Amino acid sequence: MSTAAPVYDPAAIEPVWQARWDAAGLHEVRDDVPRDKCYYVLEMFPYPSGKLHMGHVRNYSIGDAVARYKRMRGFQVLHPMGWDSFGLPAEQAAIERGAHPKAWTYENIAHMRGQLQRMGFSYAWSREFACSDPGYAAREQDIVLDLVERGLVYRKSSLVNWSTGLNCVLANEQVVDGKCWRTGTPVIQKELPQWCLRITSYAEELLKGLDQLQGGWPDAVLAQQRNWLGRSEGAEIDFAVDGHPEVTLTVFTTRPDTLFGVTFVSIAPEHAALDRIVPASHRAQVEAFKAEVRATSAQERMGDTAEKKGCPTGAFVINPATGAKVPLYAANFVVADYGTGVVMAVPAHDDRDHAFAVKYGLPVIEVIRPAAGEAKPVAEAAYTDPGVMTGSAQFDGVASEEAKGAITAWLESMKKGRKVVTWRLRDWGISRQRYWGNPIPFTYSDTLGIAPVRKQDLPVALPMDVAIDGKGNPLERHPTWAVTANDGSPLTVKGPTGPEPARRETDTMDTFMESSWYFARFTCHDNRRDDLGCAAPLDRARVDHWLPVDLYVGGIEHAVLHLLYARFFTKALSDLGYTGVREPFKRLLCQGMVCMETLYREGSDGKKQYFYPDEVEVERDAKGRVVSAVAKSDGQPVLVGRVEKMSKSKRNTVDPQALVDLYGADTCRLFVLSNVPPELDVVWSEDGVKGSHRFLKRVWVLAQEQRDRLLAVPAFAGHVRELSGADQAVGRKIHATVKRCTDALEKDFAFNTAIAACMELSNELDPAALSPAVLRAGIETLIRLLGPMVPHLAEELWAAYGHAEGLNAAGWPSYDAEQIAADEADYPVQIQGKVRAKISLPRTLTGPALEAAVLGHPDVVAALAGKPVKKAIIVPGKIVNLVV
RNA sequence: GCCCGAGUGGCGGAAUGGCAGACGCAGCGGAUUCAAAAUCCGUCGCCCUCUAAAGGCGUGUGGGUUCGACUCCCUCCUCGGGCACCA
Repeated sequence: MSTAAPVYDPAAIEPVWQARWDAAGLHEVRDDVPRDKCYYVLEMFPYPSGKLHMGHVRNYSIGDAVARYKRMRGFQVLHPMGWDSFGLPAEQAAIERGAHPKAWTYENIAHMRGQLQRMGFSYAWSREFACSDPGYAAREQDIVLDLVERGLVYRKSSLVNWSTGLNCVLANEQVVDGKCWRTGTPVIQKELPQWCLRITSYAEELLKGLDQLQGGWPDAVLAQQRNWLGRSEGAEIDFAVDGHPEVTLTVFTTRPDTLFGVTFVSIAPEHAALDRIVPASHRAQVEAFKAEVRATSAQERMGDTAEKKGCPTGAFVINPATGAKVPLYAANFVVADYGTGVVMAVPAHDDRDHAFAVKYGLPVIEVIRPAAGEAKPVAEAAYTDPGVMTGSAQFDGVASEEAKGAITAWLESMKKGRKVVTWRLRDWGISRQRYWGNPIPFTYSDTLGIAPVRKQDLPVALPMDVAIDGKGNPLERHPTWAVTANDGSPLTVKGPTGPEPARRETDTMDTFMESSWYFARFTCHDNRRDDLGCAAPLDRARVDHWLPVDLYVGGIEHAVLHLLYARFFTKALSDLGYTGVREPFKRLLCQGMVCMETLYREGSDGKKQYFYPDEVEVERDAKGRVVSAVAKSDGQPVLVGRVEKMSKSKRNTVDPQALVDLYGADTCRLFVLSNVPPELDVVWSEDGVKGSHRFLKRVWVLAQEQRDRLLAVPAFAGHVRELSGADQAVGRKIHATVKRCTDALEKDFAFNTAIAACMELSNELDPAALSPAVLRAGIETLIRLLGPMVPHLAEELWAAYGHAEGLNAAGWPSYDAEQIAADEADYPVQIQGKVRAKISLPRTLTGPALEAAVLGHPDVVAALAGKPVKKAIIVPGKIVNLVV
C-alpha cells in the first residue's frame, strides 16, 4: 500500500477519453436498428459566433447527458451537431475587420468544434454539416423549387418591416416593440417585392397539431404558438357603399350579433378601395390623414399608447341588416392586412368603438342587454359581455351568443355575409437583401419574366469575390454574378423563341429556412442524387426512420420563430413526399438561461457602467447578504444589480473555456446540471462550481483509495437480506438511488435530483463501516449513475475497477424495488394532525393486526394520555393519524 | 386588457394528498496547518428558553375540501414571460 492513489487531474484524463471515444467511433450510429431501440436527441445547433458561451454549455450538457443515458439503456442514439452558419454577424465581421464571411465563419466553426470536443459531448461527428456548406445550401434550393411547384412560394410587393440598422427586411416576429430584435434600431414600413412562403395554408394543421404536442412540449410554448397563429372565428359582412354600386366594403367581425348596433364603419387608410369612394369634398382631408399615418413609425403606431384617430371620408355605407346609412371613417388603428381592413363599429358593445364615438360625437345604439340585472347605460360605457338581443328586429329576445350564428346564417341566405375564420399568422417573407445567405433560385428575363431556376442548373452558388462594406446588397452590386451561369457563360433562360439573357435574383433567404429542416438532413446528411440526376434533399427511408426527434433541447426564445417554421416545413416536406412525418419534435425541453449578478455604477446621464466580477470586491454578512461592494481600482462603491442573463454588454459573463482549463469539462458539465431543474434559470456562482468540483474529487479519491483492496472482492450482487447493519442500509440505499436517478431522468430529465441522489449515496459510502463487497457495489453503482453527466471521470474510474468494456457496455444499473424498504416501517403517529410519536413496526403487519399494534404501542398510549380514539387512519408503511 | 408560469430557510432548490426544507451553496463551531489554501468532522427554518427538554409558529394572502394540503378547489396580492389598436 505504498503507492499513493492518483490525484484527480481532469486535464490529464479528459482528452485521453475523448480520443478513445473518437477512435472507437463510439458515438456514430447505425440506421438499421428497429426504431423502438433508437433514440434521436438533438440540441438546437449554434450560430458559429466565435466561441462557446455558458448558454451553449448548459444546452449541450443536457442533451449529452440524455444521449449517454439512453446509450447506457441500450438505445442506438442519434446525436448530431452542425452549424447555423449563414447570417448577419459574418457580414458584420467583414465590415468591421475585413474578414471574408466564409473564412470568418469556418474559422469560428473549427474553433467551436474543438471546444465542443473538449467538453466531451458525444456527437456523431461524421454527420456534421454547416448550413453554408454548398451541399446543404444546394439541397435547400431544391426544396424551394419543389415548394414553387406546389404553389407554396409566391412573390408579392408589400409593405415590409425594414430595419434601419441592418438595411434589411425583418419578419413580423423579428420586430420587437417596433424595433429591430437584433440592433434595437427603429423599424420603418417600406414597399418592397418579397418572396413569401404560404405558411398560412397550414395554419389550421399547425394549430391542431399543438394538441398532440400537449404533454411533450412546455405549455408556455404551446400557448405562445396558439397566440401567434391567432385563430379567430367570425363573419364577413358586406356593406354597400352609398352612390357606388360597383364597390362593396366587406368587414370582418367576431360580433355579428351586434350588427344592428353599427353606427359607423372604420377603414384602414391604406385600403385600396378608399380612393374610389372618397368624394371630392373630402379628398384633401383624407390624403392628409393618410400621409400623417404613413409618417407615423411602426413603433408609434403599435402599442396601446398611440392615440386613436379617425378622419371622416365623406363616404357612407349601408348596413345590410337595417338599411341604415352610416359614415365611413379612415382610422389609424385599423390594420390593412388583418381581416379585411374594414371594421364595423358598435360603440354600445365595444370599448374602443365607444371611445371613438364619444370623441367624434357619433351615436351609440344598444342592441344587447344583460340577461339579468342592470348594466351601466351604454352612453356611459360599452357593454361587452354576452346578453339578450334587443333593437335587432326578428332577433330580439335571443341570447346574443346564439344570435351570432343566426345573424350570420340570415346574411348568408341573402348573400350579404358568410362565416369565416381569420388568422393573425401572416405568410412568411423570406427575402433578405444580404450576401451571406442562401440565394433564392429565380431569374428575371424579358419574355419569361420571373422564373424558377431549372433543377439541373442548381445550385446557385454564392460568389466569393464580393465587396462587403455595409452599403447595400453585395450580390446586387457584383459586376457579373447575376448574369453569369455556373459554367461562366452568360446566363440565359429558355424563352419561347430560344435562349434569352437573364438576370438572377440577388436576394438571399431568411436564415430560418436552414434551421427549418436541418434536423431531417442529419438523418441522411450524405444523400446525393436521385435517379433523375437531380440532387435529392432527403432520403425518405432514413428520415422516416429517425423522425420525429425524440427530444429537442433548446432555448425558449425560439418558441414561435424557429419552432413554428420547422413545424411548417415538416408538413410541407411531407406533402412533397420527402417524409411521412408531420410533426418534427415529439418532446421539447426548453432549458433556462445562465444568469449572473450584475455590478454597475449609474452615471449622471442614467447610463449604467458595468463592471466585471473580478474588478469588484463584494462583502457579505453572516446571512450571505451583500453589505458593500467597491471597485478594486478606486475603492469607490459599486451597485450590485439584479441577476440577469449572461451577456457581454453587462459584463456578467464567464468564459467556459476558463472553467474547463481550471476545473475540467466534467465539473463544468456537472455544475450546469446541478441544483436547478433544466427548465429554470441557473445562477452562476464560483462557489457552486467549486461545490461540483469538490464532489467529483470526493468520488475520485474514495474510488481510487479503495481500489486496490476492493479489486480483491466481487461487488455485492445478492439480496440485501443477506446483509446486516450498515451493509444492509447501504445495500438498500443503492437500490433506492438507482430508482431515484432512473425516475428523475425518465420523467422530467431532472438531473438536479439525480445528482442529489448520487451525493446522498456517496455520503453513505464509508469505507470504515462497510464490507468491501458492499462498498464496491456502492462505488461502482455511483460511477455508472454519474456516467451520463461526468463521462470522463466515470469511464476512468470504471476502467480502474477492471472493466475493460466501458460504460455503454456496462449499461445503466437496475434496481429491485422490493429491496429498498426496510423490514421495519417507521410510522410517524399524528394526533389531530400533529406528529406526537414515532414508532417502528414490521412492514408485514396490515389491517386489524397493524391497528392493534399501533394502538397498543406504549409510545402511542403515552401520547394519547388516556384520550379515547375516535378514528384511526392507518396507512400501511406510511403514517398513522389518530383523531381523539 | 387577454393568455401562460411561478411564489417554500440567508440563497438555489427537494417533497405519487401522508414526518416540509432532501441535496448543494453560504454561515457558524472544531480538527489538520507555523500560517493559508485544500481537506475532514460537527452544526445550521423562525420564536420562546441560561442551555436543554418540552412547546409554539412556519411553504405569498384569505377561505374551502380532507383524518391529513407545499400539493386539490375558489378569492386576492406580488413577480416573471408571452400577446395586443386583431375588429
